[in-house]
Amino acid sequence: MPMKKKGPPYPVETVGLDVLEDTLSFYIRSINIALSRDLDERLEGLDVARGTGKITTLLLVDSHPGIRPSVIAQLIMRDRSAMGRLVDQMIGNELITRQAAPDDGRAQELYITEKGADLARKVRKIATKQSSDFFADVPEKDQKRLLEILRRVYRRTAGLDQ
Amino acid sequence: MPMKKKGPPYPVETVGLDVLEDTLSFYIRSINIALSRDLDERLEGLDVARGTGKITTLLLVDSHPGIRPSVIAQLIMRDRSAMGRLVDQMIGNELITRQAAPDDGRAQELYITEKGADLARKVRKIATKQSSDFFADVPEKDQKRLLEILRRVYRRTAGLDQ
DNA sequence: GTAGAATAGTTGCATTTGTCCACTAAAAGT
DNA sequence: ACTTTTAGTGGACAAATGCAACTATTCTAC
Repeated sequence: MPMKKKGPPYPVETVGLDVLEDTLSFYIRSINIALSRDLDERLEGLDVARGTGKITTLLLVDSHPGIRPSVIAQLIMRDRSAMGRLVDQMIGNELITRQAAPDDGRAQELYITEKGADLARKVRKIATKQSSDFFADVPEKDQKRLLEILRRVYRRTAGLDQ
Repeated sequence: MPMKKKGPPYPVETVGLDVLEDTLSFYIRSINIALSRDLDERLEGLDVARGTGKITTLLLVDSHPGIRPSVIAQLIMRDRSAMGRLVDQMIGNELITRQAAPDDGRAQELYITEKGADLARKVRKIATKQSSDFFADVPEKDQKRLLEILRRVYRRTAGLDQ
């Protein structure tokens, strides 16, 4: 009579995820974790590590000179206070600068520095590469589809449409 | 001569996302934020608030009596120390219990409590509803497709396949 | 033109959250 | 037996996040 194998009663590969199995949100949340870790590794040492916020801010300021913090805040779905700290930090790193908006005493305008522009160039490469690496084994066609769908969801969620 | 409109130099709706526009990872990360907030609202007061971890753990323990912490840890992509704290917390809330595994002195087995099982029932409803609500305006067919693709990516990332 | 509401940004506070690392105990491999 | 791997614990630490209160400015309405 064969020995009963040891090991956990429910080996990982066979565990069902209950209702989460059919839940988009579960996968999005999980993939997000993996994605963030992967990205952080690739950004090692680039003083833009940790998170969507910094990268998006850097690229937006680079491609939209004079853009306002509150606009970026909405795009990255953070509140103004979090955004303010992000800006402080990036100014501390000499990636961007801040000016008062000439036509609105409440607002600010953000500008890229040389150092920031250099970094932006690097980050563009890294960000696109990581995304395509990560989803490399998803067929081209599916990737396109995925992109379209997610973009739509994002724009609606961020309040960009309608 | 018409007044020049005030307002930000780059209104939110018109800002391009630079290379992130075509990057799956950006959308996943952003949607994840929105998704988490939405879910947290719906879980208000249910001592399972905040995060993927607790919900998944609760449902897994409920549907796999005796499952081990380390198995769950891998599924939710957390390290063992984070998992341990999660378990402590949930035991504190009397949602689950912990026993030594009879056949492996290192391991533990987790079991649901009555209170936990009640909560699991509620959470199942909430989780499925929130996912379908959130993606309500994505056509049925796209949702299916999205689910398949993301599931595959998840399983590969969590090391469940191959 | 003035009062009240809305907007941009700052600051303090509390809370969560995860990460890194070292450590123990037990099991598996050789 | 000796070594390596695995399961779980505990501490310390860094950081991000969100909330709420507050100032200053601009906009709306009357």
